[in-house]
Amino acid sequence: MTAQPSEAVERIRDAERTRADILAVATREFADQGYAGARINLIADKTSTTKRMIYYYFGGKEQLYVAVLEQAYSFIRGLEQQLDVEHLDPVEAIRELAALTFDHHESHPDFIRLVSIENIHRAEHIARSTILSGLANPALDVLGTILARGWAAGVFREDVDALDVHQVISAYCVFRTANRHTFGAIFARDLLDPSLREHQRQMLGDLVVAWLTAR
Amino acid sequence: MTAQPSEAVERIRDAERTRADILAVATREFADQGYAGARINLIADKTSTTKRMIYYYFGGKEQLYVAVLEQAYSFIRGLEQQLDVEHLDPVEAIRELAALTFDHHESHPDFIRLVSIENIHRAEHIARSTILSGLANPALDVLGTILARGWAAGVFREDVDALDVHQVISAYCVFRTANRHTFGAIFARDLLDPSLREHQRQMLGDLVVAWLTAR
DNA sequence: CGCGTTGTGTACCAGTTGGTGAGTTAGCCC
DNA sequence: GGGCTAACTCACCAACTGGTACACAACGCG
Repeated sequence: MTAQPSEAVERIRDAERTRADILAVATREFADQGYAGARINLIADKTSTTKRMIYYYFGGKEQLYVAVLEQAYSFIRGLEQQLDVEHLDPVEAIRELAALTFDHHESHPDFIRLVSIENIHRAEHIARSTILSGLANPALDVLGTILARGWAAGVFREDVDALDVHQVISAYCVFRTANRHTFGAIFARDLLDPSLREHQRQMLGDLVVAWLTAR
Repeated sequence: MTAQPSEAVERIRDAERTRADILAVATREFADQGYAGARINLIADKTSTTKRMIYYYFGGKEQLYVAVLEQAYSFIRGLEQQLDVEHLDPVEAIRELAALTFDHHESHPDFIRLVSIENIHRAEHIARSTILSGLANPALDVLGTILARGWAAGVFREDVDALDVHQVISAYCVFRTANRHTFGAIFARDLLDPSLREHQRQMLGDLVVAWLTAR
């Protein structure tokens, strides 16, 4: 509909697009079926190109999977860099950080699934990826700063470090998504039910703040 | 060496043992490789019997996997029924319950892995199993009793229910095991490192007690 | 316009996968 | 000791799996 020179059968010879297309489809399939469960043939079929191109661009199933992980992690890290809670007082900042983490996990279930899958494989692909291994989390720096301010003000307990706090917040947020199905099947409560959302969000804030400010 | 009638080549014609053998090997393999990643041929090889017997006793890969899940869940539930913390005052009882859950999860990593795997498959096998779906957790009853006593004594917050508390404790305990590998790869801290164990155990108790008794 | 490079499609393959047909033996019952 | 059935063995397979050989077309460049 635009005045572009090509329009109808233009989807030829676009390496960038082909690669991105494969990666998008592969992300969905790996997140859906797991590494072993995902099928190269099926990924190719859902693509607008062919299986040959997967091998041309990525080399093999495992390398494709690693590329998926790398893209997913870098996307998430990009989001985390937008955190801005440093103008708040420590207690409010922690509550806000927890809430942001909460929202964030809820918005990216595919990422959580990929992380679960990667844990089943004992993180062997992440360990082998030069991009991913040892790359720290921007959220952790923010957390460190908030804690330091809280300690200085004497409002936070001092027997935990930033990573401990991150662990608690992550555990809560990851669990809701990652274990949603077995939890739902056994206890008949859908942890992602929208009507429970506010309660769940509030609960995480209460939990972390009560813990850090106790005594 | 005993006076038993058979001794050397006695391992023939024992349906019970064959079934149990298959189930034990299958549990290890499914927990290790996931559902799609596990291979019937390999399970058979690691067994003292043949692949044909797997189909004879279980019918197929999926039914074998469901049998594995059912056995694992019923074993875990058996453990939970031994909980006895009702003689303690509410705060101490909660701390003890959290500690028991902590120990419990740490001792059964294969179970946690099976649960993670089942979540990847959206709990479709549990939902289909008549034994597993909707079967509640003994730990939850104990928790309900403790909370009720705490509310009566006016020491616990009243804006949460037993399932909320169970969720928080489970999230913490499951995360340590289920996400051990990606967490370790990214933050260089092994959540199951024995030297961190006491700190981690204490932290869970502090977290839950501080939260429930806040205000 | 010729030509090497890059991107793409077709056809194909060897190994593996979950699954089975059909026969065989051990052990119990009468 | 004859017969019946549960437990077991062995050989086999169709479908699928990840992966590849190869021809060729589009593009950039001089």
